[in-house]
Amino acid sequence: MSLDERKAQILRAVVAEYIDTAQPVGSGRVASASGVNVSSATVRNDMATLEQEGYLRQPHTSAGRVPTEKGYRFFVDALGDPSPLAGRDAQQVRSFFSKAHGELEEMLRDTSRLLAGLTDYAAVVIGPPNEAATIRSVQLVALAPQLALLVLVMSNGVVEKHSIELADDTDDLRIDAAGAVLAHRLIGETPVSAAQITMVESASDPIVAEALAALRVQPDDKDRDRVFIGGASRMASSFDAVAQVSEILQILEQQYVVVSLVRDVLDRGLHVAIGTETGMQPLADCSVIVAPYDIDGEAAGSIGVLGPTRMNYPQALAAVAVVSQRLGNRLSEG
Amino acid sequence: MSLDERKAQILRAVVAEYIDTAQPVGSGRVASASGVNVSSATVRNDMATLEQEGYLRQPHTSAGRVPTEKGYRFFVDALGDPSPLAGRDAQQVRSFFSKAHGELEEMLRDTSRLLAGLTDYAAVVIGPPNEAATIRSVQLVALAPQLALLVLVMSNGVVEKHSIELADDTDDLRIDAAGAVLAHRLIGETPVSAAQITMVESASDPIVAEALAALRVQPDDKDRDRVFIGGASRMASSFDAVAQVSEILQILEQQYVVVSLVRDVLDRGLHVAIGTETGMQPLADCSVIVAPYDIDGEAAGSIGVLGPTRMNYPQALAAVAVVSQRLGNRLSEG
DNA sequence: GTTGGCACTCGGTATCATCGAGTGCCGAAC
DNA sequence: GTTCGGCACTCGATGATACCGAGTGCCAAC
Repeated sequence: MSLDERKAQILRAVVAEYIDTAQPVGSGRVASASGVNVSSATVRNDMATLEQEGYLRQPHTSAGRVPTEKGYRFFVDALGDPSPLAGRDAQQVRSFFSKAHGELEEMLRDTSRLLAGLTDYAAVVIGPPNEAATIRSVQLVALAPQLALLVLVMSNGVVEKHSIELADDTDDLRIDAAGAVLAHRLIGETPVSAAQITMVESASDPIVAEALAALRVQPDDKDRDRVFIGGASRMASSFDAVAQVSEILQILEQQYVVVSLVRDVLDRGLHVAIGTETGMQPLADCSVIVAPYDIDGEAAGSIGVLGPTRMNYPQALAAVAVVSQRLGNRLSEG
Repeated sequence: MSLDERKAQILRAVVAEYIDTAQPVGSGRVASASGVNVSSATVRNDMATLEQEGYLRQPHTSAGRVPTEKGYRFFVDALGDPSPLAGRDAQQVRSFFSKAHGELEEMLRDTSRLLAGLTDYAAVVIGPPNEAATIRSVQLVALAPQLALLVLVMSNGVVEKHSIELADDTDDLRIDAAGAVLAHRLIGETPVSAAQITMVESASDPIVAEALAALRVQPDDKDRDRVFIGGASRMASSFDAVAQVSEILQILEQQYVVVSLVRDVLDRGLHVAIGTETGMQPLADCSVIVAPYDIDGEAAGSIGVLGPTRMNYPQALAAVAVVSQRLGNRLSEG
């Protein structure tokens, strides 16, 4: 059952007010808010209905109302297209992307800071997966008598490193030879196909064998390197229980949790996950806004923010939208 | 003026008790604590003296005493050599370093997690500086029509990346040629000396020129890549004001602050900085324990923990000591 | 359907008394 | 002169009580 227009308006007003003040909002406030031109008694009646239908909740009798998840959901769904960012913020985004330069990782890290600064919530930026990229360069570098480093440069600019342990008596020539073999066979492959390659040389050359083994590490471990979290401190101020802050920080620290969270949210076609919609108990009072970004027309990675359920959705949605779009553009240029 | 033995014992007891309970400790508690065999009245007299001399403080009349910074300082100085870790923790460290493998960055990151897990405070691990290392490998990889990546592998295992923008019409041969020139001139240099190199080729080859320019970025920026912070969430639970937690997190996020903090502390020959000794106002209620670690006998980097002033110093000191030593060993092996 | 009016609820705040851990100090004992 | 028991005192914490007021639900009137 959908809400009649006035009820919808009242609901929106309650959510907006609560987001602003973090205080339960009563019928009086709503009545005096612009847009609703009915008496507080009427508002009360409608609010009672809205509560029965699960959009609002009373912390206790004779207090104002607070939105439920369903209430936030309605509010968010009714927002429509994100409005443009405030002038100052838009300016900040522009100047960031015009100045942005340098290397991929650095850029993603800075982007997470930008987004955190714009929204005042924690921001997550997930880099492009390596799966689609191809290997552009393979280098085997001797570091110490028993240690070499396998350095792969991917076409998307990601550099992958793997330590290779050597037998005691390995000389540089053998290392160079192994490097050449690896380069010859790996360049142009994707990480996935590379992981499946077997080489006849493996049997005779332990260096090659170990290098190939290193390429078969679980992709989970790789995900960690692609996650950049910024502004975790900012969302601390949105909560009042230290224990809760600690729990949320823990989730952010376990980056793979964040990665799977973001993936889940996108899989379900969601851009906003509210409270328990995130699927994580400690995030019951949090919301997540996610957007993918495209590089050269292909979905590449995603960015998102994590804030309290009573986050400023319009502003945060706008910020995520514009940053994801700009980031994609910036990375597409080449 | 130094303290007579009994006063010292009482002071130690107060600090230990306060660290344990986070509650002001009264004369009764101290008197009944093992080690001090005098009545509470005597303890009271001594505590009054200790307060006059600045080791203790009363939150308010008729409450127990709380250590001042000077009190903590005495406690820490009196600790002497760190006692060995508890069995379980020692076991954890051993198994970590026996399993530890893989690539430098990953290892440092994991070490910061280990240390955070051992102490339940935030842990910082700072990687070896590049200054001392020499360049082992130079690779220029074309990524896109107008973009190449300069990849340097340092002798300490660090991989440095710099984006290089290319003119529109650059073909692969010219990139390879520039790469060869760079490799020839840079391999064996330190980053410092490399930054000073000028080449005659720069005039004729814009690629070489830009690559050299990229090597001259401020070292501050490089520091960021070498800092690994683990367990920031853990120290949240040591405080009760969300605002304070937020401030401390902010400091941790600004990694360069942490780097300079650690450097300062080490410069002053300190291993423990208590409260305002850290030199940072928001850390007035925090203490920092730092230790350097050596690779092949040379001071390489440092590790540390950041916790509340009433942190468990004996345990944290022990953890920092053993981890720094083990980490150095592990990285020395080659 | 909307509105003003009204009795009611109940969390928040202030006031006040009580409690008790802890103090400082004094005078006696060793 | 150092230690210790005793004692009056302080003051935060705790709990009871009252009060206020924002907010509610309901009803009768428009």
